[in-house]
Amino acid sequence: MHTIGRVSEMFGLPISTLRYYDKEGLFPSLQRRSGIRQFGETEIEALRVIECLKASGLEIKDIKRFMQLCAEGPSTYAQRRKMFEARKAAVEAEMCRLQKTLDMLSFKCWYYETAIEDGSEDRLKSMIPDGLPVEIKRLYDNARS
Amino acid sequence: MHTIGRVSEMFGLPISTLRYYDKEGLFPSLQRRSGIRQFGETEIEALRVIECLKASGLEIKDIKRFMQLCAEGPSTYAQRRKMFEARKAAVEAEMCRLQKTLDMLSFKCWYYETAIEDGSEDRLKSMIPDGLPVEIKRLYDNARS
DNA sequence: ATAACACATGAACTTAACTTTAGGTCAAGT
DNA sequence: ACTTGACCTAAAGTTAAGTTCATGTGTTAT
Repeated sequence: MHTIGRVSEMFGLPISTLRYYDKEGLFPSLQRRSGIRQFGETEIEALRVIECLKASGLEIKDIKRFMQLCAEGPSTYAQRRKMFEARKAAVEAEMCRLQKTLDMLSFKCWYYETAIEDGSEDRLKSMIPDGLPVEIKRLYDNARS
Repeated sequence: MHTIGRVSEMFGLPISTLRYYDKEGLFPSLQRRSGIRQFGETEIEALRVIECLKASGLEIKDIKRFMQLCAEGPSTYAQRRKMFEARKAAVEAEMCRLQKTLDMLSFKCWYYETAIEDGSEDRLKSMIPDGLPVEIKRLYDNARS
């Protein structure tokens, strides 16, 4: 069993955050001894899942829902699995979005490299047909390949 | 030149958001005619960059800073390039983080698939040495390869 | 003329996820 | 005895990025 201070160090999370999570119902089976929280293996594992679900973009109230499912036992396995499948899909979608963002950022890096070499954006701008960065991006991609 | 309503449709952004962006200084050279905003090609391109920088996780106040650099002319090319390089690095880091999250989510999907097949988590839990999902994840990865 | 519409403003409101503050308990060391 | 340190609570404050509201203006269709 760990105290809140130890758990705080273990996870690099402020104590206030752990108390906040508890208040929000993220540790449904957290025990106390004379008012003091006793973080057991259940809560440690819960925190690992919380970190994962948070990183996946899930809100606290939905993480709470998941923790409740866990507390309800084997009858909720299917629901829990579905939840993870949904999170997986969400993260995959986010990664696609970020890849597109990354492409645009790479293009912009190239754009300013070129502008610095040229000393102006004139040549670059003359390459753009009618304010269509999608098109110039294609030019850029072709130039790279 | 476009009205705020047209731009709203073009980008799928609420009018209130466009006004908010303007108020925050994201269109430093936006013109008006008798009080009404005139969105020109400059602002349209600005919005494309805004969407990109927002997707990269940049805050509005820092996007404003970038737009100000743009309005200052060629002397800020180097700063602008540096900003895009930094954004690129941030997005790459975020994608790494998401990849790790995805790995954990995939593991959890497999975990619950297995738990459903088994009808309980008993076998799975007996595979875990001492509450270390990192270890079981390694077992899982080995099983996959 | 009057109604409808798209535009405008400033100020207040919203939401999520914390953080901070103010005050209190309790055990251990000096 | 007293101070220190780790724990506790409830309530208020914070921040970002908008959204909503109340109110007003100006142009166009009936």
